[in-house]
Amino acid sequence: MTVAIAKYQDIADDLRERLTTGSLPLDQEAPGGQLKLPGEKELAGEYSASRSTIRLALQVLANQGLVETRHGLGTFLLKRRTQVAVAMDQEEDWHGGQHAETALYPEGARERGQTTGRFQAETMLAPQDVAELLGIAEGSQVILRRSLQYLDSKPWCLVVSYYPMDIAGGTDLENARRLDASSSQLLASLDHEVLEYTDSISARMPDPIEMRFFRSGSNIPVTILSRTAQDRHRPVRLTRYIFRSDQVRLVRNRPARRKLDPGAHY
Amino acid sequence: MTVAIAKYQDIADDLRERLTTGSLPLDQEAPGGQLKLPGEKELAGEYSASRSTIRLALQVLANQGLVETRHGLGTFLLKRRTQVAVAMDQEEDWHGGQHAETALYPEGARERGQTTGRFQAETMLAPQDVAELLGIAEGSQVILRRSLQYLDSKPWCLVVSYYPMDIAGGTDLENARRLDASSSQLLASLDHEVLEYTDSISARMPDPIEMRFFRSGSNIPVTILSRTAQDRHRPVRLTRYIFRSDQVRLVRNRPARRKLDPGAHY
DNA sequence: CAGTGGTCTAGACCACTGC
DNA sequence: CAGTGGTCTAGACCACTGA
Repeated sequence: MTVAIAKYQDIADDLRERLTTGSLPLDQEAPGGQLKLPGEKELAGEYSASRSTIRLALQVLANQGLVETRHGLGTFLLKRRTQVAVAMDQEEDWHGGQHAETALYPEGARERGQTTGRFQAETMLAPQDVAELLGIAEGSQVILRRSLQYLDSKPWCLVVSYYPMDIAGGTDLENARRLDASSSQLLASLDHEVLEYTDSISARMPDPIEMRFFRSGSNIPVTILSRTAQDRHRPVRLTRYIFRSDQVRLVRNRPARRKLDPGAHY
Repeated sequence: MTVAIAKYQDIADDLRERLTTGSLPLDQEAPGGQLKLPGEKELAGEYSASRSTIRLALQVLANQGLVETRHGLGTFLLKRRTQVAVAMDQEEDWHGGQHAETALYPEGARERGQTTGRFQAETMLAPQDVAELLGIAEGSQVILRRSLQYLDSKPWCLVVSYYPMDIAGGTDLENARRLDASSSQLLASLDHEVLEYTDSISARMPDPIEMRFFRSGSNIPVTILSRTAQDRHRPVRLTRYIFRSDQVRLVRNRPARRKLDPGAHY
């Protein structure tokens, strides 16, 4: 073992080494032939440590996304996931009328996209961040529409849209079912044609709802694309696309601004 | 206490409640008047639990970014940080010649930006993701330049640039010091004028180096903007901007693509 | 059912911090 | 130095899983 400070750290380092070099006896269990580590009791014996210490070591590896423990089954080596590229510049509504909720899918996957029937629509008071992006007062009423989107029957994206009440109140946007037209078409018919978008990208740890939807551990962040749509006067819609950070990267092209002038100051 | 399953969860819920409503006796200690929770021993008595159980509860709150424990001092309530907007569309080089490393700063803060003297330049073999974005073979030699950027003397951004060896080998890019000109100017002088960028945004948990630089806990992700610069033929540079996700959000504007045609299929 | 991880305890000692 | 959190132990019992 190495020169770290705490015993559980030493054990974690040793296990990581043995896992990545493959020199740890791993059982093949479970479907998908996932690799199972020795039990905690067994490791405790092997390292002359208490089970608590072993658990601390395994917790370190789990926080690094290297292993995963499942109650009643054991601890399993995780395989690296590869991220999928999602273009930020695709039109937010597509298949106008057929698929009417905003969506972002990886290239070539649009046709496989399956939005479940679970739509929600409710009225709420705008929290601080939503109010700021919509340019309204904190605590104003907004209509919230939520949809859970799956791709190949696996959780893909959580979409949450906010509309100022004075724009969306009394319209189809208040109903918890699919829209007949795209939301941008609907806004246009309300004399709020969308002319410009502002995108804001951030990331954070998932909340319990997101963890349940994505079936992800607490060690995987979510990436959030917040898209504010504006008509000629003001923001009319805020849509948040929430992805698993280990599954998605957001991509976009653009030309370089201009020929570089060696002496220029910007 | 509530209806959760585990005692430590109940305690965590209760503490969260009391912390957010302010009904927990908090000491004001430390500079900055940070609020200190009762000690673990004290909480153990109060909840009739062992200290281990209290520690589990506090771990839950720490993972949620609500509190922070400091060895030898105590557990402290964290105040919410607000994110700063960083425009994605600013030119990557600025103050041509004066500040020659690529940088992204929040609006109005460019002049406060202070890149420390710590530059690194080294040669390495391209890992899989870098090779892919640069369009070269995995394991090819690349030159890596790294800089640590501070804003108001606080850690702001880690910048890592990769150059294919056949382009940058033997040039100033190989030296671990500031460039005389901007890297894009230098590339242009090598007949690799940058004509287009591709941005790719992702997030993940920080590695130990990043945690140390940002002085962040293991519960705060990093947001990574990977920018590939291309000349007329091929990628010539990959720059990664690494930020604390709780400090930064990446922002950009764009016009809506076109007037919406109600019957259109895209 | 047997085997696994999840929770919990009581107590010990170490390492860090500020005075 | 006293007080705090950090590590570690030995053992107990619970809860989940698959056969």
